Amino acid sequence: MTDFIVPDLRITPREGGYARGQEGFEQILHAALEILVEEGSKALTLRRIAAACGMKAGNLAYYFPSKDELLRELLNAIISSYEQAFDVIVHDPAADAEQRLKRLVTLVLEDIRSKKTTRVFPELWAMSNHDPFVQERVHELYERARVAINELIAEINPRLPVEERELVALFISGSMEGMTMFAGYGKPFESRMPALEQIAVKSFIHLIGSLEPGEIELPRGI
Amino acid sequence: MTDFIVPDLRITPREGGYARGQEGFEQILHAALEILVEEGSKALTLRRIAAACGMKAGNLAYYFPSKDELLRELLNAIISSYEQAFDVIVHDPAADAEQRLKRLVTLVLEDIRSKKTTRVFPELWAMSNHDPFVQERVHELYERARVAINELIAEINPRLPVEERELVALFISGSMEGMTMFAGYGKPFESRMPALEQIAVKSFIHLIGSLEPGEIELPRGI
Amino acid sequence: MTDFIVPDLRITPREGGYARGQEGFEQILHAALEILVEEGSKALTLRRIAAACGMKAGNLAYYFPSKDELLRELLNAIISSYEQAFDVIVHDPAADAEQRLKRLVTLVLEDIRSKKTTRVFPELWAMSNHDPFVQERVHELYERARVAINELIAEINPRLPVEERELVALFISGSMEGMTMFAGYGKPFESRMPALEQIAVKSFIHLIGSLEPGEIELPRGI
Amino acid sequence: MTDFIVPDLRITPREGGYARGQEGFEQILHAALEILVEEGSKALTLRRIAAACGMKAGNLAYYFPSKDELLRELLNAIISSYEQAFDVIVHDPAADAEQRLKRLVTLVLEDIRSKKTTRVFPELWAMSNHDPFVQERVHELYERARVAINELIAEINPRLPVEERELVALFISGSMEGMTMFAGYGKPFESRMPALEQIAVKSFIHLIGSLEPGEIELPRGI
DNA sequence: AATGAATGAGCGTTCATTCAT
DNA sequence: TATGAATGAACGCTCATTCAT
Repeated sequence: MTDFIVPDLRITPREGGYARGQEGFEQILHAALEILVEEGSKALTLRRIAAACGMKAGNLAYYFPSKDELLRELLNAIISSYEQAFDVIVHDPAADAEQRLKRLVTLVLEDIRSKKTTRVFPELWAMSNHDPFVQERVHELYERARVAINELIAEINPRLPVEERELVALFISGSMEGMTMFAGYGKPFESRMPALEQIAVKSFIHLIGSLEPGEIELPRGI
Repeated sequence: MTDFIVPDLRITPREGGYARGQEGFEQILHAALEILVEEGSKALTLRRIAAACGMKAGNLAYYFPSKDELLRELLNAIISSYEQAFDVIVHDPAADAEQRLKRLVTLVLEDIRSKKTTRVFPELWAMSNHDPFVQERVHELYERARVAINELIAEINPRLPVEERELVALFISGSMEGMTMFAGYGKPFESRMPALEQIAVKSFIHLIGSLEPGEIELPRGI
Repeated sequence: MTDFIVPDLRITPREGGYARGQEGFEQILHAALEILVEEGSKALTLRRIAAACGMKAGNLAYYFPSKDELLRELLNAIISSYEQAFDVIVHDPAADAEQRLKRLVTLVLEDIRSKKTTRVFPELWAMSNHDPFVQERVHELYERARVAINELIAEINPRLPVEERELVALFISGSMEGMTMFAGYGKPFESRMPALEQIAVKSFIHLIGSLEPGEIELPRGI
Repeated sequence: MTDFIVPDLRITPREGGYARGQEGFEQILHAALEILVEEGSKALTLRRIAAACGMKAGNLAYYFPSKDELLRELLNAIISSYEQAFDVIVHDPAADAEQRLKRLVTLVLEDIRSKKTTRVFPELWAMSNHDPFVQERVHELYERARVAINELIAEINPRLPVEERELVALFISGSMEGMTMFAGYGKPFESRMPALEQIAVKSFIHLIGSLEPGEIELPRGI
């Protein structure tokens, strides 16, 4: 169960440069993540990041041409870390599809309890409302999550047409994300997450299994 | 169906409404909300708010002792507007409990499609991670929502113990909120919200009806 | 002779505001001019200007939306001051045209000896090479100067066609400006300016009087 | 006529040409000149110069101990290039003195139309107002020019005392320089330069020939 | 009620420079 | 020779805030 650990950041190594440079690069992104998690996006200033690295602000410009670029790299590294974790689950040669779904739900909800996830995702959601880059990148992440869920649904209830499967996957993914604000790290129902996991698993599995093809009225057009 | 309109803001008249004009007070909060919705929290500066009111920044000090206070009043008015709306639903003298639940789910999910809700709630969630005042106020809002759901669950499945009812209400509430990032205003699946509503209703109703008392393992402690 | 004084700056009063505001506005422009004259354009930073006014840099933003705007206002006020001075000369009801030309040359060359003119104009010329706004504004100033010279030429040698008059006016104006770097304030031949004035007057007057219509080959086209 | 080409830069080989490659040294100065000409002194930063050479800024320190030193070398090389060109003219074994003067005026004014001269000299004039080194070096350059003109004047009008000759040479040199801002590269009257050349030649030759010794009142003292 | 004018702190960024590699 | 990495200072600018008018 504890083998599902989303790494803090997944940083693509820079080409060239000394070892010290790669260190500094990663140090900056880790510091930025820490500040984002601990103090929120408003506190995410270059001076603060630099201070957290024991650097001067000017030196950040050496690693990142602009704050915007730093942020992009940070968000990318954050999101990549989740994508990487998802890939691990998907290729998990576990028992049957239902077991794998149970496992996926458990793992996602457990991850939501981590401080990083609880703190970072609401920031991403808020940013994505006004920043197309974030929107796009977040969208990609969830798309990958839905693909995984989708495959499990197809195994559990093969009669379900693809369109309905996708909707159910969307509903399941969203349902889980929605727990963040209530049972995430430091939230009032943090300790209730295990119970919520049981409810979620039971609910999702029944939903998948009970849906008849065509049962959901799909609005045509747009 | 369209009678469920969350008012933009619910502004409680200033206690001891002396001096400070109620009019300017409300104008400022509405301008602030609009900026928050349209441009995000980063753009929510006093200068911008003042400009949107046709005022100069200095004059805001007449109405609010500080930006922080203005923000508190704004968030409070936003959250109050939702609370007010919830009260309306709860006292809806509709048919049976299941019908009322269906209606509640529909109304909540429809509201999530509104630009205001899609834009404001992620901001609230992000802020609540670092601002105890926001956290507390958001918690209150959702508590009220869960109470309403809880009552409906009790009617539908009276055998369910209160603790399990509360968990289910929490799950349902969180599930719905989780749709915001996917099928909210301007989101990729905005147009799929009606289908999601069907899935949600079906899923929630089955969940409520099918749960056996004691089926959920409740961790003792905390 | 000393009645030809180019005012330091010609500042168009701002509309509205307190008296203190107009003061600050003018103070800033005067301080900026002084720095430009005494230390050159490289030293013309907002912090320095503010310091010279006893202000903090942030307050400059209250008067000018950007440094660029401040510079535009400064250059405009500088150039306007010369235009104003020129208008005075032109409408001078002095003796005959030749006398008026002598007087104009004397006055221009005397002005060139002033510290302000010696220091500011090379900056303007340099800036105008890369800043279209400065180029345009400087062009306007000299155009006005040439118009004045042109009128005098027309009186002295009425047979000269307009095109040739304009070229001679251009040559005379340029000749005078060219003294700046050699006999301007603090330059090696500053003390020789009176002698240069005599040479210039003699040379210009003969040139004007001796030119035959058509003597200058005018390249057709462009 | 076109044999009068001012070389871009005249770079004296490094004394004790050890170590520091002459090649990189020249490359840097050429890049700096290009930036000065194309973008102006404000854009003349070490980073930009280095980038134009395909180097990193740090490497410039290998060739020049400081930016100031680089600038000195640059300006020196620029000015030297003009001095070299002047020497060529002076030793031109052309016909009589008047012809040589005509040729000199033509060549100088043609050179003024070049982009390099039009762009660089106003920068030099502006810098010389605040930088004694530049002032001194520019002074030297023009002194050499005046010497050449002076010799021609002495040939054309041998009766003229040396002091008056020098003043006339100064006037002629300054007159020509003054065309830069009006008929230089990209200036409004660029295409009128040939006509200005005719005017200048006619005017200068008459001035030289017509002056009587003692006609100019020379102020005694400094 | 509201503006005008000012402040002090901080923002992201650029600069010349240094020095180990 | 040249880059990588870092610094310290300054840049133009924006911010919330204050207070006299």
